[in-house]
Amino acid sequence: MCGRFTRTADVSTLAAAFPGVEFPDGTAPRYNIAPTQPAVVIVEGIGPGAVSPRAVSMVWGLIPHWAKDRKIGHSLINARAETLAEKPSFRTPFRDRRCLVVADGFYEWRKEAGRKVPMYIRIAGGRPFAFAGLWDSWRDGAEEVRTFTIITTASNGLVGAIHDRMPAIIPPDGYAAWLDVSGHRPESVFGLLVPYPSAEMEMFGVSAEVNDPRAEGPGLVVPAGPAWLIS
DNA sequence: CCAGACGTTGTT
DNA sequence: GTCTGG
DNA sequence: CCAGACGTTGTT
DNA sequence: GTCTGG
Repeated sequence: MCGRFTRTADVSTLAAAFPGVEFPDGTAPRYNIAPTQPAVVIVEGIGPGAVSPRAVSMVWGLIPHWAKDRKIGHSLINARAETLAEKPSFRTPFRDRRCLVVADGFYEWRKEAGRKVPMYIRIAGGRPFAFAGLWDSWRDGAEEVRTFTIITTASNGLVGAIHDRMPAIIPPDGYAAWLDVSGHRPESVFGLLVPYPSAEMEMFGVSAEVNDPRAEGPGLVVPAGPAWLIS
């Protein structure tokens, strides 16, 4: 699955990785994005006078627009690709509210003799990439809360060494199709929700500091354990 | 018709 | 054990 | 995902 | 909002 990730690239690096997308200035690097926290996502056509596509901030943990309270968001940090089309919480977002979640790595915890060791997984070289995401808007009185979830799929060979699920990563040539919801035909993008190739990724152990959701900073992604090279 | 649920992961 | 907060 | 809390009454 | 269960 995916319960913690990073987005460390600065605005100019992001602009190069996502041509045509404008990123707000002062987007500080994040080394430990946890559920309930805001993150940068790319959507098309939100808000008055929207230039599409655009980067906006949303809170991780999808709260469906019909939810009575925000608690459900805690459970909806991930959505299984296999069942998206049927689940009431995800069906409509999959059709009408898809997004790209901007990231450059994610953490998975490897179980080792009762212990949990955090591993950091990224695209080799560290370029920014995008998780497949869904979003919704929830109203808390006068306040509009935009939230998102990260879609998961089967693991590839690399991540599969520690866990059977991984976030779905959309390759750059799929960005436009994923964001284009104008056809309201999600079947046409379902094929993008496949395991990203192991050969293009790398994974290594990091400090257990990252266990604490309050931890932050570049030290979190320094290799501190075995590099895993499995494909 | 109304009431109530609506989700994922991991572990046992 | 289970829920909330980050 | 992990960390941390998990409760009531009354008084200041 | 939309679906399932009663």
